[in-house]
Amino acid sequence: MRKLDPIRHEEKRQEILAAANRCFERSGLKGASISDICKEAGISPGHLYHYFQSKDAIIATLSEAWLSRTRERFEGLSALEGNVAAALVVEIGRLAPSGPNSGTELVFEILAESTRNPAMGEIIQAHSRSLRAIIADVLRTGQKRGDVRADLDVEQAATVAVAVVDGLKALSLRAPQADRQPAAALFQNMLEGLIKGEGP
Amino acid sequence: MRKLDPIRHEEKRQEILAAANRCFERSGLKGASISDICKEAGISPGHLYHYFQSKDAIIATLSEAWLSRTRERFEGLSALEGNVAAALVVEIGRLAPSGPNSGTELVFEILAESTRNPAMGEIIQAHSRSLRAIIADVLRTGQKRGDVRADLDVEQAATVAVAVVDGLKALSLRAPQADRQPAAALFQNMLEGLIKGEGP
Amino acid sequence: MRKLDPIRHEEKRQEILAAANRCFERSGLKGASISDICKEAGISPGHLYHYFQSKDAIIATLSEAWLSRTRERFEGLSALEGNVAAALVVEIGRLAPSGPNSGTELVFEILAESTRNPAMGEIIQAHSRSLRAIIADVLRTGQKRGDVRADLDVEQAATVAVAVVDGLKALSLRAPQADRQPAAALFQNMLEGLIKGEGP
Amino acid sequence: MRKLDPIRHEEKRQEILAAANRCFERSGLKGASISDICKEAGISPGHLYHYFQSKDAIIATLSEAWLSRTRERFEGLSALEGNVAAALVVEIGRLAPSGPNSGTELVFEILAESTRNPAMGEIIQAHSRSLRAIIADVLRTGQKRGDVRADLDVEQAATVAVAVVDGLKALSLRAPQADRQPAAALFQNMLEGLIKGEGP
DNA sequence: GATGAATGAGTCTTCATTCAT
DNA sequence: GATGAATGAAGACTCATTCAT
Repeated sequence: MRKLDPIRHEEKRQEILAAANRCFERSGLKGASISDICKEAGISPGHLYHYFQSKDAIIATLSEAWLSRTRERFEGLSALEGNVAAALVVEIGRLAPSGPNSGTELVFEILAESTRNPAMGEIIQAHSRSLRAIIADVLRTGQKRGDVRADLDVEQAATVAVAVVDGLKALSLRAPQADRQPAAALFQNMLEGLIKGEGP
Repeated sequence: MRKLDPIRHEEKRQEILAAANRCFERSGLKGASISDICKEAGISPGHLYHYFQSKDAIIATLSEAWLSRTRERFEGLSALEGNVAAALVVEIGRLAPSGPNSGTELVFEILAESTRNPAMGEIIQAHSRSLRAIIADVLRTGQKRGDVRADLDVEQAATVAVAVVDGLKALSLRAPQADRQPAAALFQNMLEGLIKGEGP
Repeated sequence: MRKLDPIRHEEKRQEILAAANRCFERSGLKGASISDICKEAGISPGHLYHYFQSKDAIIATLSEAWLSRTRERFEGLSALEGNVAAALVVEIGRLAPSGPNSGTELVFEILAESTRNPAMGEIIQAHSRSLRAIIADVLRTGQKRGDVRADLDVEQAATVAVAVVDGLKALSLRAPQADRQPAAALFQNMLEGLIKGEGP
Repeated sequence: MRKLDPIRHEEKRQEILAAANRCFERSGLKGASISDICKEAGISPGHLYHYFQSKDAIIATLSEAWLSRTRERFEGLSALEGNVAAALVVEIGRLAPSGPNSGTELVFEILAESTRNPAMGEIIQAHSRSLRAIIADVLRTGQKRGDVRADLDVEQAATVAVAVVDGLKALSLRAPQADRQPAAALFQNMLEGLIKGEGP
């Protein structure tokens, strides 16, 4: 007499994650309590622990989601037909508008937490590696097609791109109501210069 | 028969701030408790509240200090005699080595907190404005001396520079044990391209 | 078309009791949770309550088992052919080696619990009475055969024997890694003196 | 401007210990909660942790007190002038009347806990050693005065005495309302036989 | 028979803060 | 200035138990 659990279970899990996400965005990683999350999800504290082992486990699960959002933006770029490098630059430029919504702060919180919590450090570093690998891949594709200068150290360039992404995210918190498009345009120019290479 | 209070008072205040700073670096903004700080400072909790109204007040005070560290790096630049723009680029490149010590994480924590705490928001934005102003000033000085291309929008370029600073700080957390110098060198190249101008 | 339920039911009950026993030995009466027991037994919490009304009911059932172990050691003695009193003394001496395994601690826990839980008190006292009765019976058999001195108050002697049994169990917890055999030998001498009588 | 803390502090500490003691006797080691203890002591939970690091610390402190009660009964015996061995036997016989008051159950609870909690194990074993040492000392004094037979292994005899003490304590829980004096008298006879030696 | 979702009061402990001295 | 006693709400998490399926 089996139950159709797996589906229901996963649904509930996702509901709880969504509720937790809202709480974390509202109050921060340490600011949001298990009790808050339970209220938001409409469940009892005991029940939450049926789905997650600990608050940290919830944070870890959500962290991957938060970090994935950025990664997904770049995944698939190297499969494009046209000028891959240009697409990359455009994509990075598009990061600027994202205001203090989509949990940018939370990424910075886990970045800070990664200093003290080894588990978080793992997550962050794994994400950093994969993000860097994706961008390096895009750049290599560009090199094959001649859109990226041949002598570019793609690994270091990818590292720079990741840092630019972080810098733009920080910018959205530093100047929440400013028009960040012009600065993003400058960044695009800079990246184009780096990637295409124009001066000796 | 004057009392030396004001001096002593300020000394003690600074001692407490130093102790709090150590605690925050060790455990984070929420992770460090008033009790921890008191132990570190060697005073009683009641006494601490003679010097600071609340934990938030301590954080606010220290935040300015943390942010100032970066500002001070750039403050004297426009008064330099030589190539001001080159000095700026060098200075930004120097940020890379700073590992996950010196409270880099704390800057990201207050960045995140600024989303939720208006007082923090004020502090962050004031600091961002002043940092941008300083860098814009350096660039304007460079324009006068011909080291910076005349048609550069110095305000936007300063914004970009601030974002690069943040990006490099994030990088030091994302890749704590990597050699970040090569990436920093690429950043320097990019900034030079932006500032001196090589485009058509 | 009879159902095999009653048999299966009892089997499952015993399985659960065995699992609970393991848990209690591992973590103590309060330390072991229903959840632990369910995991150990490989069943769901809801299911466990089909077999036992409550955790206390499980403990009560097992308590009888724990206490019975000691009772069973002495049960067949009075039916022996040879010197019954000597066999009793030997049997008591054999208690010493039992280390802090076999749930000796649990007997002391229910002894403590009996102070506060009347149901436990009932169980303990019933067991004490029956154990005393068995030993008194053995002694009476010994008196008939002349192995036990005729003027011995067998009821009081049985009470003493029970206390000696408890004392030896406590000893196995107080000195878990000591060789308790020499002390047990002294006890045997003492009991022989009591039973055979050597006084004036 | 020093405070007269040390005195007040110790007083409060003792008050809390007394309250905790009452709670533990009423509900057992795990059954009594910090909250119960705070209510009984008339303080807030936060305040309790000003005086004790943890519930375990309270239990450890009280454990020593509980165990000491028994030890104190025997301390001083070897300094007596008269027949030391007889005094020891009398003292052991006096243990019987102590009903289920004075926290006998709690001693058994820590005895059980000592199996699982190393800190408790330490306490129990230290106490066992000191109790055994005291009784062995009394017996040695008796040997010098000729009250104890010269060939007695005093260490093993002391071990037996400790077990008898535990056995009598268990008896007070097994038969709370019985007259345990006759059984205690038998024990005294047995011990006299062991100590003075009457056999061949 | 059997599952596991669900509860909510309860666990120990920590927190920022206040107050009498 | 300085102490540390005192608070009590809140922290994360666990518990024995019930119920719909």
